[in-house]
Amino acid sequence: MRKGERTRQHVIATAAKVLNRHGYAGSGIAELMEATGLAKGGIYRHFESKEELAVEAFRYAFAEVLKLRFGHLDEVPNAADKLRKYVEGYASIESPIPGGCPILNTGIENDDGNPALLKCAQEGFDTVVRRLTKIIREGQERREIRAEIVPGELALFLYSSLEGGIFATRLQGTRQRLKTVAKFLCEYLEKEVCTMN
Amino acid sequence: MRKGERTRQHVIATAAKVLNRHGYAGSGIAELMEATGLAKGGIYRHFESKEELAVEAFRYAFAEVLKLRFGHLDEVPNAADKLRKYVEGYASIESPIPGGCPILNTGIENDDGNPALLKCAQEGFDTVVRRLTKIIREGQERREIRAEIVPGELALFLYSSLEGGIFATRLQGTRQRLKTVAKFLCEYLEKEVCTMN
DNA sequence: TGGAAAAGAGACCGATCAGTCTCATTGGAC
DNA sequence: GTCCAATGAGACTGATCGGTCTCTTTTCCA
Repeated sequence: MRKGERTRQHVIATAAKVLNRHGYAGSGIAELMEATGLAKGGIYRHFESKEELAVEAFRYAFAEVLKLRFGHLDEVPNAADKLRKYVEGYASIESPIPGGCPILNTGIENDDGNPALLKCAQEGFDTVVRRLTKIIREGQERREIRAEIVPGELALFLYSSLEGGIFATRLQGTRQRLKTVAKFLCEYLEKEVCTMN
Repeated sequence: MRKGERTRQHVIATAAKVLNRHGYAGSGIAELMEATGLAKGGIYRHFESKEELAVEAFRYAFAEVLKLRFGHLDEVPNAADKLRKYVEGYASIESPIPGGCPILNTGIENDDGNPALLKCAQEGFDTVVRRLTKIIREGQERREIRAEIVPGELALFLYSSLEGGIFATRLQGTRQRLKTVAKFLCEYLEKEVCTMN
């Protein structure tokens, strides 16, 4: 790999952390320079603009989070267990990108602002919901999840609630609130979703 | 009321709308000048800094939201109905402050930034949870809500999920997602929370 | 190892940032 | 209506913003 490409990846990974904590408007190029150890020219050689860098950084952060939250689910055979494990993952496994969920952060900051970043957040949200929807639908086909449930709706409910829990827990500073939300969701899944009772 | 005080209130109310849509870092003094129709000197006569104005604007927005979300619940006698009505309010009644929930917006933007605004968001969140907790506890005392429920936990779950729903619906641009989340929460309340079945 | 291409440093740019200060206008009690 | 305090307009400040450009240093293939 060329040196330039290595640098580019380094900048993206570093910027992802900075931007996820301080936001797009809240992070200046100066801060990115210090975090990456590069001078201005070193950064702008690889990116046309701050916006382009932010988009790349979001994509990186999103891919990391997706890997973390869905990567370990393939080995779980039962769909209801998959959902439970997914939910519990939020309560027990910390994200490698500090500062809360990149989708939430980017979406909130840009829902009336930068269209490119808003689109990133929208697509990220939809991707997560779509993945969960697929798990639920497949679970219904295998009779592991109740037939009367609308997959897309349950997926939306679970993910929205988790995002809210992430926010609540970030405001508090401990992970307790997210654990509580996850507990409620897991109980809900057991009682109302899976067919095992 | 003195003219100055009238102007001050006008600036606060206007800034609340601007700041809730574009954020603290994203809103410049110039934008606040245009929105209020005042020049720089006219604004800074009434506020020491942008931060002080932002704090006042948040307090105003928070009070408005609190009035909207809790104001109509006093007349509802049953606690479970109160909760249901509270949840349904999010799905059906639009906030007078556009741009999503001020607590969510302010909390997300400042959870690694401005401490004064972070504190505002934290206190706002806690206030809402406390109000819901009180409703639930009183409901338990009147045997309207199941005894095994921990009031503070259910309150946190409901409010977190609604915040997540607000976010989801803002990303989409329609209110559909928030309605779906509210539907799930109402069904949950009926099946698992109230004692009427 | 020579040399061209790639990479990066940092001075520099105009625009915009939050905030200050002076001075003209307005409000409102008498 | 007078007069002074309250109010607000807007020029001005230094700092910082995102972004450009030039020139030096480094990389890496032949």
